[in-house]
Amino acid sequence: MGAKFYTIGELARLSGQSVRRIRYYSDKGLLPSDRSAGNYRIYSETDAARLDLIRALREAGVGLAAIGKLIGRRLSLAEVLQARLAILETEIAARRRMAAVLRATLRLPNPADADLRRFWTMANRSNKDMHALVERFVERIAEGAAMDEEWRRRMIETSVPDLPDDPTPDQIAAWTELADMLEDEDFARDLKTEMAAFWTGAFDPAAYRDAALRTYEAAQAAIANGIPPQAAEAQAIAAAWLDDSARAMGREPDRAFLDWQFAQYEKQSGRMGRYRQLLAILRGENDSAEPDRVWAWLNDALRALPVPLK
DNA sequence: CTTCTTACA
DNA sequence: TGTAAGAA
Repeated sequence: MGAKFYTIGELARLSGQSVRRIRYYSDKGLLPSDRSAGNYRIYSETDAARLDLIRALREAGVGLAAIGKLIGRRLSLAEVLQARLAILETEIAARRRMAAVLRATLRLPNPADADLRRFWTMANRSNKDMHALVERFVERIAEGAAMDEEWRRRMIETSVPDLPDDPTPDQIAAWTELADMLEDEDFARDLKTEMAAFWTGAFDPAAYRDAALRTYEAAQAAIANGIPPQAAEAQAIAAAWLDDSARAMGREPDRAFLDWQFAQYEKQSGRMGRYRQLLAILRGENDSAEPDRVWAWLNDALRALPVPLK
């Protein structure tokens, strides 16, 4: 009794879709098409509901083929939606990246086509490519040095940047600058000399890492407590670092070693410091200057050590 | 007046 | 997908 039936025109009016389209769906088997005596297609209320479902799926971007499979129960709704969602999210990420590229370009004082090209190229360089870039870089600077595998692996791990799916313009710029640094011959050469100085036969990586970690934490705590680098407590931390690092490198904690430390610090706070900063930007760390502050404090404490040393 | 099919843009 | 044309 309550069963209501519609001609194609009626269904078109109440669904707000064209007669043509409904006919097309019927012919494709997406909608049942019972015929009346006069060969008119007739539709039920459940057919109207199905038509609404099809519209919703279509507007979600699901293709007619997938809808067909869903209706033929060869796919579940969850499967269809999951597949569509995966594609959608990929597209969204791609668009976000592109928007970030445009913003990064527009952020420049006077953007040129070369800038856009450059940002675009870099943003499209996959994380895998970047990983390869870092590996080649580490290979190059480790060449000749007796660096152990564990250390090398860790070095690569901590040096590989990761471009987020939804990067800010700053992150695009950081990503681009990092790639440049990795391809910079001078930078590589400097680091290589530095590595060679470290990796002598006497170097004990585990002890060095240990000392560095301990010192970093001690310095960080001291800074938090407002202790100045000249204070006795700071001097103790600095002296301990000098002893421990010298021992880990098979050297004496003398004046020469101290000077070498200063030189090391100058280099570290240069391009290496910039590298760390860029990595921090990519990780979205707001406090990217923290490590720099800690090492600067330690360097000041070292400078305040009584001269001459023993 | 409506729908059907087929063909075309 | 829209539109046209001739038939039912």
